[in-house]
Amino acid sequence: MSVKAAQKESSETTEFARMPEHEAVYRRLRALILHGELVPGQAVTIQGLTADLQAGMTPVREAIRRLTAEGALVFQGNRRVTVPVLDAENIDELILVRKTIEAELARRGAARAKAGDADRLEAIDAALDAAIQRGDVRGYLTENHRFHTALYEMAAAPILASLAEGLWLRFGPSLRVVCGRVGTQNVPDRHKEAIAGLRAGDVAEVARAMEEDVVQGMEVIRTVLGEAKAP
Amino acid sequence: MSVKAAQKESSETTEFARMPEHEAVYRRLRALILHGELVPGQAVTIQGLTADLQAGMTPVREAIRRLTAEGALVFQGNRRVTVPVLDAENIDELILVRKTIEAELARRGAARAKAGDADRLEAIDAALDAAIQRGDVRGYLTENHRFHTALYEMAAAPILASLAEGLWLRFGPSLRVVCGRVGTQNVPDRHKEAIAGLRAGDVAEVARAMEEDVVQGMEVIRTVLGEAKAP
DNA sequence: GCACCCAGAATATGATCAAATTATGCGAAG
DNA sequence: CTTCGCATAATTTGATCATATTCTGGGTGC
Repeated sequence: MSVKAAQKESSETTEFARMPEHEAVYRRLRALILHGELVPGQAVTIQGLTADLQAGMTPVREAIRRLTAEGALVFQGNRRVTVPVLDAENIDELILVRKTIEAELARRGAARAKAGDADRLEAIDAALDAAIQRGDVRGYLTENHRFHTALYEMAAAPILASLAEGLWLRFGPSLRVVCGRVGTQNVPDRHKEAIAGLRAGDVAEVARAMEEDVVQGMEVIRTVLGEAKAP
Repeated sequence: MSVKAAQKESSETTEFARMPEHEAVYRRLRALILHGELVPGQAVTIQGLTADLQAGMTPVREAIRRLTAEGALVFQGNRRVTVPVLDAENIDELILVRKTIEAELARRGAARAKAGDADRLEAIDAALDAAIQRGDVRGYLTENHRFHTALYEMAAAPILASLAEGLWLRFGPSLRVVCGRVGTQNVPDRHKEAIAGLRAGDVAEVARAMEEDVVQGMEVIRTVLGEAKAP
């Protein structure tokens, strides 16, 4: 598919029109990582991406630099860049940080909630459940992320939200591996409780539910990855 | 070979020997921002940096991308990049996030403290006090940052520490402006209390002291910048 | 097993094109 | 006659690419 074709087909994704090449490459690569299209440990080469994404070398370089700065990719010392492989300590850290940040975002989001926000979250959650029933891993990851992102937007706290987004990038590839291994059925969430809390105007309940949601999800990652390494 | 060479070269200029150009440019630009050498709102041009830092265009470009990804610089919509200007909401967010993260790092750092760590912190704090007495703003900023960084290293939590470092970059320029306005005398800290808590093995006290330290410092920024805008 | 060499990939440069901001000049209104 | 507004030109800056250079890793011969 040519570049022009890609720009024309961008009716869905808003404002693909006049975006610098490096921005487009960044977003595409970011999406690949976030949705686990890249395997942890996989090498990310500049020339490989110029071929795969039909982009020039300079834009690809810049996209890689941005993503390494965000922790979505790691510099391997010797000019090599790879998708990060999480160890037990990394996961423990991620649990701690995500728990804190996500709870705070939930608190703010619930406090500032507008009419219709609960419905919007419920719609996303319904799509999520549908993906789970289908066993659609890709759909599960996408909708789950959309659910949390919707809460971030409600919180109207851009710095906090950007930190949370950055954390998603760090475990996105590993999450995909875990979901592929245990299936979508065995990853419970607390979204229903959060929505109920939101409707009841119970800010603390929303925060509690999202904190548990995060911890539970991350624990699954730790358990599965830990088991994979042991035997 | 790399280990010996690194040890040899790292006597003074911390491994400037075999570092990619873009890495060197990144660190220099990062230091400029962190120490407030750049004024909030100032435009950061790629060609201006190639001239100032005597570097090529590509390395400068990559350094700018990395720093924008970290929030140290901001995209101004039309392809312009500037040093961020903090508004009241940004500062409130930063207070909240820093308070949380810094407290957690202090807790971990205190829990894992080795013999000599307290002395090391005390030495940095002494240098900090000396800078305050001299009215040396640059020295104050450097030593204050070193104090916190030393605590981060003790915590042995790289992800958490990288988030904290990223936050420093966001308010570095504004902090410099504030210090230049109110002087170094009027920015109290809780370092002595943290050191005392560390010696006593009181983890909670260290966390409390650092949390107050952060909040107090950020409140000064908010107050001064708020006053500057009002009249 | 060790040293050397080569292929391939990353780094870095400068040129070229496009976009945006600033400077400029013309005309009309006061 | 001066001044303001607007359109256009000029300059500055960013984006991209093609290319030269340097470095890493692996294979080969001894």
